Amino acid sequence: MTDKRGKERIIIHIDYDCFYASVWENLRPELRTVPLGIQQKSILATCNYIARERGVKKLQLIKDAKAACPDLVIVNGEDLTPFRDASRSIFNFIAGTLVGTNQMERLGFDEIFIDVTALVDHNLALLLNSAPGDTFSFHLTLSPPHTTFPINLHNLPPYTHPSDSIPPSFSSLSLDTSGQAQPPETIRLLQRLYLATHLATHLRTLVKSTHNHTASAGISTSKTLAKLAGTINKPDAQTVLHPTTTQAFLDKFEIGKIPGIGRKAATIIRQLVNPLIEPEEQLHEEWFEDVKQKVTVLEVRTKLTQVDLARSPLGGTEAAKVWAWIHGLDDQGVGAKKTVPSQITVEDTFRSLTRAEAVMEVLDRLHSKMLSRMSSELVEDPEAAGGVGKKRWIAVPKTYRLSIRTRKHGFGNRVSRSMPLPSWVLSGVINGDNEGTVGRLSREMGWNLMKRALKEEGEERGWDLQLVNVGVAGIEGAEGGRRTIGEFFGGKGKQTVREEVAEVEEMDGEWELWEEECYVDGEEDEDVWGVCSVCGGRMLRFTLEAHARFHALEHSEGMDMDMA
DNA sequence: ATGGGTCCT
DNA sequence: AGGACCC
Repeated sequence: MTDKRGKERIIIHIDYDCFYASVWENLRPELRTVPLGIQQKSILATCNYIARERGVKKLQLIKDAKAACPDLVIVNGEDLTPFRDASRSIFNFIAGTLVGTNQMERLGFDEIFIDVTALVDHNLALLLNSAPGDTFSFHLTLSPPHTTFPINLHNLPPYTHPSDSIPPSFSSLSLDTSGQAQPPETIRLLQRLYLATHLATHLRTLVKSTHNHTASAGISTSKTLAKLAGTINKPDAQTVLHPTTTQAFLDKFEIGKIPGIGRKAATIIRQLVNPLIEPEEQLHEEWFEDVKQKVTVLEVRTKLTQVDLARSPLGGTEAAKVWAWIHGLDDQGVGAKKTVPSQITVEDTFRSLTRAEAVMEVLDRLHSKMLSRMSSELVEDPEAAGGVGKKRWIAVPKTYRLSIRTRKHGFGNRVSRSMPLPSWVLSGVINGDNEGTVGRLSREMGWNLMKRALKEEGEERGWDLQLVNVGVAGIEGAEGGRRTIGEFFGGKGKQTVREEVAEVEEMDGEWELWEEECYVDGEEDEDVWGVCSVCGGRMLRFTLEAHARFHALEHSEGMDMDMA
């Protein structure tokens, strides 16, 4: 690949320190000074740093953690609501701070990637065009109203990797640490990283002051490098990678630590590098054990060829990606800001679940949570926000899915079945009829899909569930926030009014067919009723299309700028 | 292990 | 529908 140093992206990766523990410490400040662990079933999902100093580890069994630290304070973290809320709040805050920066992607609840290339380039132009000085007002926004923060041009926030490889003074970036002049592309890249480093510090400071969470950050030229850089100094610290020493940095990592190279791929690669490793030894490694035969990126690079990787069970496509990543080449873009999830799932695990009655209770509980989350995450309620107007869908899921794991079927293996999401679920959410909808979901959807899955897996008799997961998926559109009515109907490349309505009917048609085969209890005939996918209104089906036109018009009056 | 998520095949 | 990956 050609040298394109002048065009490198600048990526910041932010990772909140022991996030679940930190959320609980904010909820209960008295927990801040004690060793704290967050329990999910029989394990500690995470723990605070006080607990870590006392020998408690992440993902440790509860009994082992208690043995290591008898006065460990344990709170239950099985309900993720507070973590999800805090995560979203911080993400939205950062998004609101960096107006105009749209490549901002969450990973899990506690990590964010931000592509700050445009923002940094904008600021570098401002800086280079301004009179030399000791400080510079960094512009956080790319469009008005502008907010800024001051940076000290003689001070670079810690840390750099390698240590002190980047001079603290902006004006000294043209020389390396031994006084050697740098190529212009390198100088410019260092200047951009310099600004991004100040920005990362500012963002971490803001997150601390507004949300009281400390965070670690990495600053580099790709997602992989930024994320790995952030692991060097933790907690409450950050690291910028010197751009010409990234290969040496990567070379020291164990191959399985590279993001994107998981357990399976790492096992394959380790065996290619060291065929003496007994396959059994690795396949039998437990989740809590460290890798026994560590293989570094350097070894993979120097002992194997890309062809070796491609001929392995990894396959050519994966091999090419891995080969690029370990050579510091990572094209993975930072995804566009997403404020609406693409799926909502709820699950619970069990030692043993065999009775139909117990299963129905579980389904009811899971469905109830599912509907609450659909309501809070997919429905906009102007009245709840202190305004006026009807509730409307921000984005609508297309499918319902049930996923289970049985004792017989074993460990990682989930089995799932799905079907189109019936419109009565949507109307139930809009109308706030959670009780009725929950019961119907469990009886008509969950239970039937579960029977189907068990039957098809040959477990009709004597089944024993270890996990039940339900959810809605196929939630499309709505990137970057509100989905307008114009996009719902007849938007660019989207569906027309007619097609959207037709889809609702076809969906119901499929459901009715399915119902005839599988449905057991009697229930009222519903097919003359339909639900508007915009406002959730329930109405006679033949009026739906006219009603949809009403929404389209309603929209064009208010938003005619967009409608052309 | 847990209770979530993502995207690709 | 499953599988790989991420936290």
